[in-house]
Amino acid sequence: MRSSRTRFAILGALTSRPMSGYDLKRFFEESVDFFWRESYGQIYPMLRALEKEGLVAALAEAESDRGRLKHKITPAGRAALTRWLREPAEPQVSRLEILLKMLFARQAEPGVTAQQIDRFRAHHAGKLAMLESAESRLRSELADRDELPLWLLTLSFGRRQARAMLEWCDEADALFAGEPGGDKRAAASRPRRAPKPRRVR
Amino acid sequence: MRSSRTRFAILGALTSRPMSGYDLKRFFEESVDFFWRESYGQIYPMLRALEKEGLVAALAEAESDRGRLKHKITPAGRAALTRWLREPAEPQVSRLEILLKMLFARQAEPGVTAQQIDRFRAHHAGKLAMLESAESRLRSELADRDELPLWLLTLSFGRRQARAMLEWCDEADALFAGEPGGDKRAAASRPRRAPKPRRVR
DNA sequence: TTTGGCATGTAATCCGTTACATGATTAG
DNA sequence: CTAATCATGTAACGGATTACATGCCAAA
Repeated sequence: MRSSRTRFAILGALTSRPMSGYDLKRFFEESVDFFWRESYGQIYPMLRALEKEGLVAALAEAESDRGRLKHKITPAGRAALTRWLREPAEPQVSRLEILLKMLFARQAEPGVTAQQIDRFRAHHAGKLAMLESAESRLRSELADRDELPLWLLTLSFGRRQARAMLEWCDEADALFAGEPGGDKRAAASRPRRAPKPRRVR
Repeated sequence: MRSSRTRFAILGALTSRPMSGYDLKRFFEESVDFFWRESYGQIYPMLRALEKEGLVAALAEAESDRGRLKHKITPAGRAALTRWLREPAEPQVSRLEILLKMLFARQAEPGVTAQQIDRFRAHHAGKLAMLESAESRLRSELADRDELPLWLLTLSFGRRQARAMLEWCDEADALFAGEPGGDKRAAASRPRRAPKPRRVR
């Protein structure tokens, strides 16, 4: 538990402002959802643990409105975060289900692989649109803040990734174009899923 | 457990040839390591479960050499795999530690974020090189097999992703170039980690 | 003969999500 | 008043990795 990344995600989030567990959940959902998620099951117990270790501290009730129990990061917490930032971020292999399905496509019924690609494309097109709208929102909301470039950098990461995926989709399409039910014309008439709106910031 | 992706990864792998648990581990390591990994702790119990469900069957001892207990996929297993291939691959958000470290970079000591980028670049450069050598190996080894295009498609995915990441690194570098210890000249003399060789296929 | 790779497995643990329980507060 | 949503939490589960235990066989 000492090395859990959730703890540092929380510490990092708290550097921007004191937050309750509920606030933290929303922070993750609304600002880094496309590359980081945390559930209540992680947040609340971790907040407790961090408090016991003295890395965060509860604000006095007067400072917290209503039922909210806001926590702020302590100097010890900042030090711990700084130490973590120094450590190499070891790259984890994310399991890409879509690639397994491509690899085993010969066992699939005709057309279904083309459909998988379609869905994959729709997802990344939606993500791209979301990231682009997030960018303009951020540019105005954080116009003068010096953390703006950092936020933009993460968005750019997502955009580059999404664009690469869309290009791959075109390549993949070409491979399955010959299949019955999977040819270009059918693909064109097949309904594309609407880009699901996911707010960032 | 019914929906575990490990079960379908195994079923899919067994469509190419009968394999033991050990064989499966090597199959994953040597051919899809860059986007899918399985550990013994997953493979052996799952093989048992699949056998009990009749989706795989142990080969007669005569057919298995030495201590190896090879398993083959059954018709029921193929049917289950085909069913799975039809199901939408829901995209999971992979947690990108590197982006958290970018976002919280203001809490980092000067230079350390540039180092993180360096490591990230080295990793993806290595990955790219590995994928490119894997491609030429595959082209000769599977020259006439009709699954060659499928393998190439997965490699292409990885290559596009890696290239996108390398381009992002350049963008990120620009942002941290001003920092003491993080400027271009220091970055140029800082040792780049050698691309770690990871074989594919 | 001893070392190293082949081979099968299990136990412990971690990390994380889901689903639920509970209650306070606020808007219509 | 009542529905929604704000807010804090926990229990159960699931999926996956790590580390270890065990033993066989082949080559040096």
